[in-house]
Amino acid sequence: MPSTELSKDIQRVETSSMADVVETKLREYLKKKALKPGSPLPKELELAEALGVSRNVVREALSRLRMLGMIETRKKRGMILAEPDVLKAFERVLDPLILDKQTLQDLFELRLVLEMGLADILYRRMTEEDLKELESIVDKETGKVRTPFKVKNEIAFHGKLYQMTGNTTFLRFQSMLLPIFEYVVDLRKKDGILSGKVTHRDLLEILKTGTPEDFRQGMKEHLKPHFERLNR
Amino acid sequence: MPSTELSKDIQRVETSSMADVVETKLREYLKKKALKPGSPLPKELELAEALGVSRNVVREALSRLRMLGMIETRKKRGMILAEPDVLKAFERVLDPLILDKQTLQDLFELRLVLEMGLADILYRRMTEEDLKELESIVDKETGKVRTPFKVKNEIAFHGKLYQMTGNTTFLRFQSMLLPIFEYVVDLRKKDGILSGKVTHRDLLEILKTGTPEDFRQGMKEHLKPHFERLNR
DNA sequence: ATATGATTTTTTGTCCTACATAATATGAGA
DNA sequence: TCTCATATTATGTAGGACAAAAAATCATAT
Repeated sequence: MPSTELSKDIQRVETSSMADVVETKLREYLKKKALKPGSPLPKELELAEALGVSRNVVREALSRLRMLGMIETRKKRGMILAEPDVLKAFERVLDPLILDKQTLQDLFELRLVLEMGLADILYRRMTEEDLKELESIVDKETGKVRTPFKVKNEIAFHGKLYQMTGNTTFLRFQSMLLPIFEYVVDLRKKDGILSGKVTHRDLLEILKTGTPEDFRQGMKEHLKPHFERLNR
Repeated sequence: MPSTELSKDIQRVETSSMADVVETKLREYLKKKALKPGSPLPKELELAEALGVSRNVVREALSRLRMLGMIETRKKRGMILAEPDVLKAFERVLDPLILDKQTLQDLFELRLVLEMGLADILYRRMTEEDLKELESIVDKETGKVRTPFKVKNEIAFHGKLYQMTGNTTFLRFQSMLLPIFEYVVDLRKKDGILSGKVTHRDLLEILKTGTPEDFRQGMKEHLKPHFERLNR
């Protein structure tokens, strides 16, 4: 049996480092203690002593948690539990240049799915002001030549939709996906595949007078070129 | 003005540590070099020297990237660029006990939106086998008493739907959201708010003979109790 | 000569010590 | 009691040391 096959059959011995172990232990500790944001944490030396490892290892683990926004440190005051932030970690990895093609495609599809699913929450939460703002966005883009396609308009319009859901996690998530959106759309620009027959203005009209059902249909038509590009 | 208000108005001076700086520099380095997964990275000492910091700092930064799955290290062979993984970082933060209520609610809504948006991709990609499997899942749950509500069935059914999209990022993302789903659903169990008039079997029937539009309607009805609980 | 085993080299993992720095606590003086 | 100076304390950074593991090299035996 060639070694390449062997390496698939036999799992590599998982030798997690002390930092890995300490990281999970710290996470468990935070969970178990059920500390509130702002609560002080034991100092590095105490942790190191309690865990039986060097301060170095503790610091590596803490550094990770700090990156995830789980803890904050102030000199002297020691560390405190921070307001958790789900998306902070996401930010660091979401880079079109780093991700492989398949993942990019997956995320693009994720976005399509989100747009298709927005309708109900949108109708439930949108306000008059929202519609006015959306109108001004649409106004800005009309009159302009359709080619070259203005990515900015797309971002403004669709971004506003997310904002109208009143779901901030949502909005941030979407804005983080933007580079990917731009990336994929940019690739398709050459093919002239951009936007379906239903325009932003049409969608706005639907929001004003139509139903969630209408909106979904409209959005599907709007995104049609993208859907048609999906494989299988 | 009380100090609590002041601290909101005046931004804290951002004093990023060396580890922070090195982390971003390393990330930039990886991007600029456009290395392929498996490519070897410079050794720690070289990096430290090149960056003009101690090996300690470099290690803290590397530890972060390792946690995100961006790099792997083998003893002696040095470090190599790993296959990127968008969701690895997410896993670490997604814990109902750590997240605040609003974020939990936001994520729950995210899931509702996803389910509503699944239809088109689902119809495009589902196979005969998928439907059979879905059928067996539905078979298992019928005949059982509806209360106590079986969360397992929910997970099996909806999880299968995600899997049927053929989008692995999707599937993983959903399975990571599960604890949150369970958490929120568990909270609602007491109120008897669980599932609408459209059952899993109904949804399966729609998948077999209906249109994406039908499926969306059905799913909306199925999720109706949850939608009704949304505020505003 | 090839295969096996021993030795060396190299790089990461871990520990330790030391000191700078900043924020707080303490104390002195008016 | 208030203000200023000083001491204390915890984190941030540096640098040295060594263990361990993996690879490379060399030595030996059949």
